[in-house]
Amino acid sequence: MNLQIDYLRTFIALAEAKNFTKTGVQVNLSQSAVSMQIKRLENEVGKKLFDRIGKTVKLTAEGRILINYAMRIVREHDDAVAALSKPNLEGYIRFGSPEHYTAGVLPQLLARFARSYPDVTVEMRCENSDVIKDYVDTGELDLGICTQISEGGQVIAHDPVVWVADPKFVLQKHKPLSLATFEEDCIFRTWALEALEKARIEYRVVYVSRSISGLLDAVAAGFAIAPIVKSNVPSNLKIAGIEDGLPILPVSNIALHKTKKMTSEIIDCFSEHVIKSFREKIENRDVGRQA
Amino acid sequence: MNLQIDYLRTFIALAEAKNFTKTGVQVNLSQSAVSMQIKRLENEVGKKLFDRIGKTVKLTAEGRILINYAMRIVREHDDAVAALSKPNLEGYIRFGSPEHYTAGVLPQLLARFARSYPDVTVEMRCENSDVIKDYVDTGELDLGICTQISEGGQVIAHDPVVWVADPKFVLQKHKPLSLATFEEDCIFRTWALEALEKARIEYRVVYVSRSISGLLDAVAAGFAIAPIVKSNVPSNLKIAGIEDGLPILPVSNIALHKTKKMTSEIIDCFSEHVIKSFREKIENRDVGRQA
DNA sequence: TTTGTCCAATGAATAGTTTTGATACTCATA
DNA sequence: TATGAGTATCAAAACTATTCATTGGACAAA
Repeated sequence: MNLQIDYLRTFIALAEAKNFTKTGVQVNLSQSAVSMQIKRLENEVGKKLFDRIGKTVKLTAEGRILINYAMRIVREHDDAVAALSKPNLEGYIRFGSPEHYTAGVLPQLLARFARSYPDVTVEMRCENSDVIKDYVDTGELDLGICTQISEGGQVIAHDPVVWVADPKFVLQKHKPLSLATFEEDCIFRTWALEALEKARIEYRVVYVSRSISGLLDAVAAGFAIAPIVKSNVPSNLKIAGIEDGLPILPVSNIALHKTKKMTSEIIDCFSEHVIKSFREKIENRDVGRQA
Repeated sequence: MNLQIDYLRTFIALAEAKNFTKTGVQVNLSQSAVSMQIKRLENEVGKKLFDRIGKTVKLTAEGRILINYAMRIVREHDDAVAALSKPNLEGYIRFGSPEHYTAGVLPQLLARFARSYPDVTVEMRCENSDVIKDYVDTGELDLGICTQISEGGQVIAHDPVVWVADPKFVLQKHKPLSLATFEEDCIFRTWALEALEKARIEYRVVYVSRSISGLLDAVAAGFAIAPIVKSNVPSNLKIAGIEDGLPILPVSNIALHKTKKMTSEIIDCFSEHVIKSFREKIENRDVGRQA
């Protein structure tokens, strides 16, 4: 059994358009060619991929299986083509980011970059925003992500800081709020404590962690709430807000800083890649979350 | 630019064999067909993929970019074919596992299963081994993973429990060893404490977490060591052993329990899938780790 | 330097595949 | 039941891929 990528593309287009003629226009084929390609795919697979019900068309169970794979295959193919049409670079880049911005995307981000640029070595450091900024300024890092506090750097995303809590969380008026936070030099912690003080909510920091997973762990265990960036809230925890009696926290502007000590195409490429990954991360932020 | 999967397959084969004639035998084509396919690929890409040096052949920089994508595309293709040749199932399965066995593989495991069986809904619970076993026995779960203590269940993997520590860890003779462990009902904790008592090493449990990420967090912060399964040791932490003055811990036999309340093809399929994923996890255990 | 061996590239013929435009058919609706 | 909007099917034409036989280049041994 041997499937062809261009047939899979037609297949995907048809599954979306649900109409052979329109699909033909979209993929630059005649209606009959679309019909033929789908027929050949179905022959190859040995199963119907679409139910033709009247004027419209609907994926069969097998069709639904195939389409997931088809979309991945086409995406990989297009990534490959994109990578091949870029010039090949080789070298070295030193990148840094606070862990709470890259959590959950870093492995994929690095793996995907490595596939496009197999001859570029990426060295990665996780540090707090201010440490990252210093390193970039002194040239110890080529590229760094940090929360934008002062001027400088390119803002690549806005991500609100929110209170993450156990779904059953209720603010208790009579006893201090239990907090889980990052370490003292983290700006989120400062923001959170200031907001609570301004709102005259008593609190106690009961858990300090250097990593997002540690905080989420504490929150999931139900013994604290934590201030984290919205895109890091997992779907099993809730975002607590004014309706729960908690103050609003600032939006963090995520900025990308490039070293001024040198310029290189590698640095530019990698920053493009980071920006793209961030956009995707933020786009997916609300997927799978209750309304 | 449009690449064909069968050409990519030839391309991969040639990159391995480094010889057109042998590649032809392997992929069931004549030598000239191989030559042609590679030529067509190179035309499509617009770049040489191989350097022909004397009798042998070597990937160019572009070739090295393409091969990563090619292997992924071919793998996806073959997965698709495999999925399509299985019967489509629909239904529901309730699966459980202690978090420390599925850590790091669960999202991929579930995503991959969902691609093959989009009409099966998987419900997942993370609990301790003994809770899982109870649930499977009472029929509250269809399938569960647990540490094998007593009889029953199919052993699907062996994974040694080890001490994970900060790379700079040194056992201090004069003060008690700081431990991070799972909660009290976890067998790993019991094993660890017993081993330490037997070795007459004083200890204090300074950190208790329900999740692996919490433990690793504490270990990475340098304030404790933890007993976890070897496949969960990240490459930035070290495994501490006898050479560090610590007792050896038992090997955990990871067993899969199927409910006896009912049988279903879905349960069998899902267990196959779990077994496959586990095998891969254990195989990759030592990749990227210092010798 | 010559010769033989091994291998890849090339060319022409052939076989096979894909697309097309025309046409027949199907279904839903007025 | 007539109509329109759509899909399937057909034969012919255009294109693509494979093969076998052959050429040509690189290397090693004489």
